[in-house]
Amino acid sequence: MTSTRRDVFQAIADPTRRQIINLIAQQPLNLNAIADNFEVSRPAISQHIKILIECGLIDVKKNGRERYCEVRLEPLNEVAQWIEPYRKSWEERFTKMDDLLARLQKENTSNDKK
Amino acid sequence: MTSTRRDVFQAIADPTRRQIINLIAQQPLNLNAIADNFEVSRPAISQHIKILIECGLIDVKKNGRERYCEVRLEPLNEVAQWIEPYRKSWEERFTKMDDLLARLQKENTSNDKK
DNA sequence: TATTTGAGTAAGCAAACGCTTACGCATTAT
DNA sequence: ATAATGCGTAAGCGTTTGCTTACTCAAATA
Repeated sequence: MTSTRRDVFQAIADPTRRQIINLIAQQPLNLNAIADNFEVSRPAISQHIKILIECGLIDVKKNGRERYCEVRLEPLNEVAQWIEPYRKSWEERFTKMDDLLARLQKENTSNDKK
Repeated sequence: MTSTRRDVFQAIADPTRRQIINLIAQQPLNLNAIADNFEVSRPAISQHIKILIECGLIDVKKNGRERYCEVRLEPLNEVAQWIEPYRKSWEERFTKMDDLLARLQKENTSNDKK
């Protein structure tokens, strides 16, 4: 049901967008309040937020003419799942890769070329 | 010594680069062997690999005229650390065990004082 | 009612991206 | 010595990104 049209990896690639997420993870804010925290213009922030909405990282609650932006972290799960198998291997340098490899082989079936 | 000039978030934003990492995480491969797994041209893969090298995700071992690309996962730590604080909150949202998790969370944070 | 405020969006633009082909240059093979 | 191989990189090109200013409109305020 999570309709994530836009790639979340690409959404969080921009440092400003990550900061927006950091910001509203603490509390929902309306657009102008968010924009006040950055040096770029309000429309620029509006466009960033649009992207974050499109990939499901932000949910907007309308209140009169204000739009409160609330963070929705579930899409980050895709990123976490991609990193997860690798995590142990960089945390424990001399760990054997058996576990990792087993998991990767499952993932890699989606890696075939057309 | 991890010189990470290039932003790792931006490096993994490209799906082809993520696939390259998936691929050589299993075993180091030379450039042509990597390129065989993709439909884009060899130079395109070469450019992707250059980016991955620049952000420290790939290490190259020269062997004659071949360059074996080996994955280096440490830079992913930056991504994992950014996601980590959010992880619990989206996992909580999916369960009805908020209270229990909150307690477990406290126990965990008392373990690592980082 | 008239004005201010919050916010979406269009248009335009420079820079970055991702890809291609073409070339160059070692290293290996014949 | 000559040819083939592995690979890096330059040049060019269309697309995408991130930003700006300018406009619009609805909601709140005077």
